[in-house]
Parts: sequence; structure tokens; C-alpha cells
Amino acid sequence: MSIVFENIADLDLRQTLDCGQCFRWRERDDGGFEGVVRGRAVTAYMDGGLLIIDGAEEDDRDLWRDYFDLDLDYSEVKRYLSTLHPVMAEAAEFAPGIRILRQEPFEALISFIISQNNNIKRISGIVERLCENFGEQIGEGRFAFPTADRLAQLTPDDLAPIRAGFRHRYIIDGAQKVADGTIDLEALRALPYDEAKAELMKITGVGVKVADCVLLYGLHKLEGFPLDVWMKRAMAVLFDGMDPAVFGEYAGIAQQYIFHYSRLHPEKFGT
DNA sequence: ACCCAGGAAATTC
DNA sequence: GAATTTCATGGG
Repeated sequence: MSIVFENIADLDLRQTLDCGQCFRWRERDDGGFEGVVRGRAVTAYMDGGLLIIDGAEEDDRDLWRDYFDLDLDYSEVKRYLSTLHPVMAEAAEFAPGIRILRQEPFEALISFIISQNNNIKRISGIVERLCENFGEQIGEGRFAFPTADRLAQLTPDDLAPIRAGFRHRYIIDGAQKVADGTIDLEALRALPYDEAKAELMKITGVGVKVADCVLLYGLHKLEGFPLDVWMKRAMAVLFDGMDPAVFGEYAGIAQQYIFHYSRLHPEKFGT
């Protein structure tokens, strides 16, 4: 059982799944990527213009089309963004196969709470241990992301095995506010950006940057522009302090090209 | 030993 | 209110 999408352009699995927007995909020796999305364990491959989701049910075709954002013409987005600044054009050309995934909102929330003052390698490890310890087992060594209800019942000490330190109480507060309905993540889709952001920031441990990440990666609000230490440096050094608002409705996509480009070109920022 | 990591809360000025 | 310190953990 597998799903095949034909004539796929502007998608490179390594660029998309290892560019810091998600933390649960692992590359195999054969070039495939193992991941779990919405409780479905699959292996994704690209072969020419084909995208193959091995292990997926045909009924989930729309889910995977949605997840990889296959209905948006990224060539057109890149053409537009590239007119705005020469470094933008260079960053898009550097990793032209990046797409912004539609991740589960709750997974994005918890993942980016964990991301604060942390590095990507360790974030991935913490998320993995979170799933192994508290997610439903759905296969050999495969686990769903934990539910809000499950995490809401835990104490910070219960989370000791994931070794996320001071973030334990933030994870629990986020889970509790989702579980008890204080925050309805799906309802945030209908809200204007700033209002949805203010809702998310009611969670202890969710500030400006984490909220921007949840809106962009979990709720697909593409105007979001998370400013982390890399992006602040990039905007200052590579874009001469340009206002991100210039990137408009696709700012989040611009951000991802620039973030990935900057992370893989540290020499552009001294020493 | 130090400094940093896809920050934000707590404390101090 | 704005600036500084602290918060676990792991790697360089």
C-alpha cells in the first residue's frame, strides 16, 4: 500500500524535511525518509517527478497532498520573492526544493516550545524521546506524537526521561490549555494572525518567536516570519536590516529559504 | 573552564 | 517599563 503523486516540482525531501521546520523525519540509506504524521507511519521517496508515500492508505491521499502543500505553486512564489532582493534569490536557488509542511498544530506547538534556547539536533532527540515515552505505539519502534490529554496529566518529573530541563513545565502548560479547551488550536485558523498569536502566547513558555513558528508550521499562516538568532543575524547582515514585511503574504516561505541558507553558510556571519 | 543553541520567564534596575 | 539574569542540557 502506497500513494504516488506525479509531476511533482519544487520538492526535495532532504531540503524540506531537514531544514529545521520539523523534527521527526529520518533519512534512510536508500534515500527514503521515515516519518510519522497524524499517527501514520510511512516512508517517503522521490523518484524523478514522482513522490511515493510508502505505507500510506489511498484514503489519505488528500492528507498527504495537504501535508506537503502540493497545491501551491512554489515556482511562482520563488519568482515573486526573488524580485524583492538579490540574496533572497540566491537563498531560494540554494535550496529550491523546500516546501512549508502542514504539521499537526499540537505537534508544532510542543516541538517549538522545546526548541527555545536549544539546537536542532537536541530538539530532535527530545521530541523522539517524548514520542517513545508518551505516544501511542503504532508499529515496530514507531510512535504517534503524544496527545494533549496524555501530556496534560503529567508532572515535570514524569518528563525527566526526555531531558528537556526547564521546558518540562512549559510542555505541560501547553498540553493542559489545549486539553481543557482554554486554547482551541483548530479555531485559531479562522482568526487574524495577530489574534491567533495572542491566544498562543497565553501559554507559559510561548513567546513571540514560538508563536510565530506554531502559526507558520502548524496552522500554515504563510505570512508568519519567525525571528530566531539565525534570522536576526541574516536580516541584519545579508539584508541590511530590511523589514520582513516586504516579503508580504509569503514571508514564511522566504524565511525558510533564508534560515536554511544561513544555517548552511555560517561563514557569512564572521569567523 | 567557557560559550552557544530556531527564547521566554523571572528578577532587577 | 526596559534591561539583565536565569533557566537544563549537551556539544564544541
